[in-house]
Amino acid sequence: MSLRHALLGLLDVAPMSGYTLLKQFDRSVAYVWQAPHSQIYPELRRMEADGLIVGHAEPRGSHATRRTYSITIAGRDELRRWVEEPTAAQPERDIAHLKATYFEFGSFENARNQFRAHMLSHEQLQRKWEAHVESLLNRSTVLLKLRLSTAPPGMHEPIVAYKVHVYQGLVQRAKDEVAWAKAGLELVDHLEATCAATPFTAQAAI
Amino acid sequence: MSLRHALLGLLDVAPMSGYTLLKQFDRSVAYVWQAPHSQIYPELRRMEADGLIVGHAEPRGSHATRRTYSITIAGRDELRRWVEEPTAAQPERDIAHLKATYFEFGSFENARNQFRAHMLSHEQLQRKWEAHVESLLNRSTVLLKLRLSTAPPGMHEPIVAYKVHVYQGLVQRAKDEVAWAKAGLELVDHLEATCAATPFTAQAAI
DNA sequence: ACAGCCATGTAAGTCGTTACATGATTGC
DNA sequence: GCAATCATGTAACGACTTACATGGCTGT
Repeated sequence: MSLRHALLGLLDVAPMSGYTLLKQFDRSVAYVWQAPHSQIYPELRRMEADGLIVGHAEPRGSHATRRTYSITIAGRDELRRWVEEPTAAQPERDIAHLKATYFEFGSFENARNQFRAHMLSHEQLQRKWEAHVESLLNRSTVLLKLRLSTAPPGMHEPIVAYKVHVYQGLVQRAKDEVAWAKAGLELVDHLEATCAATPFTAQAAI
Repeated sequence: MSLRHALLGLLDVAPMSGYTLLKQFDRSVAYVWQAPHSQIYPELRRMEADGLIVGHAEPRGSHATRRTYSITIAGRDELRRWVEEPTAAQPERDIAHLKATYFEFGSFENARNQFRAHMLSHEQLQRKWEAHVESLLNRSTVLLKLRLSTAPPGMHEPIVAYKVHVYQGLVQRAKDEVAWAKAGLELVDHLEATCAATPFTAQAAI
């Protein structure tokens, strides 16, 4: 249940409405844990039911309401408990690598397209994460400013440093993926040059 | 629906019973796409219903049966279609990095433990993947031998090379994770040395 | 008036996890 | 006889995706 803790982390910075939370989420934690609004709104309701947050509704227009949530003591305890809990290893589940395992079923051109797309999307991720590292180092994001404004000065360095470390790690990871895809492109060139270019069509099937 | 295609890839090598499939799965594709038997058995039934594989039941003992599945032409077509289909980017969802983002909520000792555990588990993954690269290069796995024995010789190099490339990529990734965790440990040492060691306890909560 | 963003939800369906359940065969 | 491994499932629940649905506010 990581979405819950991602949200608790945000609400620990400041009380927020669902929508504001959503927007802040998209420009921070979503970089490591994505979730659509259709998952977030119901989760907030469940968290309120579990006493981790409290929401109070203000009228918005004639029919609609806006709910603003604040974290509770129980919520802070839960966040802390989760941070201190041992983290289970994530099950490996990687479509790009799975598919690459089976590239012999497609053409060389397909393998090239797949590697190229992989390269492009990870170059984009790299840029996004690099920009985030920058804004963390500048302490220029809304959320970080708010967080630092209420945290004891002695905690400022850790608060920033852990996040920077995370996003630098992701930048490195993206670079690797780009390098992997590039090496893949070279591999395809090599294979195409050395192999009889007959596409793989298999034997007897029912 | 990647599980389906992972299974099709195995059944393309040779017809197999559910259990054999399970075992071969665990020592090959599961390295990039994990799934428990409780997911695999029903999926095989669905694939049969969709005409991608055919199963025939043989009696086993007095009550039980063993079902052996073979891939169909439609199954091969579907596998090929999937390989040639553009691959959507995976949503980012990484508990270890999410949690590290919030390490300021725990103690320095906790951060150290988390980084250490991360390091150990990725060192293990690295060794597992390195061993797999070795056995692919030696062409010594059961599945690969079978595959090569029925594939045209001109395809042998691509079949092996794509898989080797995938697992080498994963080895590199694991090395990065280890390096990230090590840098994390150094960061914690640095933070502990430079910061007043007051654990972060936050302000007003309801 | 219309576009664009603010704002909050529901519903159906798929995918994945964890636990439960059962029986067969092989070798010691 | 017992343990290990072979072998195949079901059930309940939780997480996630995709699509549908509705209405408010602000500026042009």
